Amino acid sequence: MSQAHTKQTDPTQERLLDEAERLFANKGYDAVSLREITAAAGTHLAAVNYHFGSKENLYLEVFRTRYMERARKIQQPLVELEKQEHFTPEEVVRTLAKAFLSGPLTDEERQRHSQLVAREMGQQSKAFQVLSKEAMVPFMELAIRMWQRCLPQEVEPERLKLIVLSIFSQVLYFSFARPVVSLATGRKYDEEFVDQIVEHITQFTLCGLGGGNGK
Amino acid sequence: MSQAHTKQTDPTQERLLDEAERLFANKGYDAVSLREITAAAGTHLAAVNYHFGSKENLYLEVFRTRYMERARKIQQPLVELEKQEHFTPEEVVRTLAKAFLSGPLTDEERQRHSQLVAREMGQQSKAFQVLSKEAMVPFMELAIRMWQRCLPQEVEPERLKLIVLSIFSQVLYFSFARPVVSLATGRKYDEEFVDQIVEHITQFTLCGLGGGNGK
DNA sequence: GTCTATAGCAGGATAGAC
DNA sequence: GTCTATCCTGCTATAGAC
Repeated sequence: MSQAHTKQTDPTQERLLDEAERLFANKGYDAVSLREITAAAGTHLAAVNYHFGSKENLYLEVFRTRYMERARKIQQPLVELEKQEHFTPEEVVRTLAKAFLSGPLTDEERQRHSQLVAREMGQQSKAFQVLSKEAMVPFMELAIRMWQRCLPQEVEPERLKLIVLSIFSQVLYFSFARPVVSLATGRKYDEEFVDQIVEHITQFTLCGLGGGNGK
Repeated sequence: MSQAHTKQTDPTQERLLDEAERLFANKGYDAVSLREITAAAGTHLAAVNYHFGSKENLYLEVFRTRYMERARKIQQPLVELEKQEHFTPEEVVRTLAKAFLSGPLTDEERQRHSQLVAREMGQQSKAFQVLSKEAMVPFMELAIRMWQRCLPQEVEPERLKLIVLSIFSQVLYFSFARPVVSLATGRKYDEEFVDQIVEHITQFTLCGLGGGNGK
């Protein structure tokens, strides 16, 4: 209206980011047109270039704001756990798996998140720089730090890194490749199944952690 | 429609499939233009529509021929192992991991393969139908069959399916997300590192198989 | 400041020359 | 049968009306 110049909270900008993220996640960058995004956001084509400068910049802004915001939410349960004086390896794994698969996000948010990351994971794009350096690597370091604190015996960092990557691969896969998982198991992604998956990943990983001993 | 499913021996058709696969794998379907493909294949724009009818059909043909051919090569070591009278769970896992990560394919073929599958994994496209029904599901069933034959105690199929999916998630991730893995570990994908990854996945999985017993 | 209108170009597909 | 030239649609980005 007359006066609402709160710097980062322009409602058009917000709607654009929301719809852009939804469409980019569902279809991929190249398959989505600015016309589609602006129509969904109830605004006009020029608004994108006015607010973000270009399509590519809008895409990056999705990662810098929406994506990172959710990444922080996902990390939160683990950050909280780290503040405790004592915790077990099992708690670390389950908290991590749960945070990704049934955690603080809504189901739709989780799907968007995994679709976006899966799309960028294979290439060395600018968006990849953002998500890997700002989200994945710090999260990995957090998990490794926590295990080093609570594991009974010393485990070399090399091996811990591979273990964390194996966990990431699983949570990502079970989030992202739902069609394959459903086809293979005949299960829908209801609450019960997701809980089973979290439990599966937890057990699977714990054995991997405790087992393969002196190399 | 003149030479639909007769013979694949036309050299232009072959070059088109090769270049199409390479570019689709590297950039994704929407980011690649027919002009780019035909230029790389040393032919003209109309050749695609002449030989394959449309861009989408060319893409599907990449999966039906090139992709499936490699999928069979990957399965081969496991098929061979199944013919043996005796084999251990460890052999099954290592053979499977090795087939994907250091197996019969060249390094470039492996990258193409994982990029193509990773791109289709999240959506319910026609290409997904091909790769899941013709490649992934039979491969999963093979692995499960083999474990049921060689595991010391009975394991319910439900759990075996989740375990196979966990293995798939890892081999796919370590193939596809090389940038992340390299960034996280500081390692290049040389032969030594790939062998370590295969060993890691093998040990990780074996413990998961033997461990989390009576739920 | 907002949005319409359009520039300028690249895309897939095709008609028709050879 | 092969390939050139062209069609038409849809894209991003922008200029300029209000």
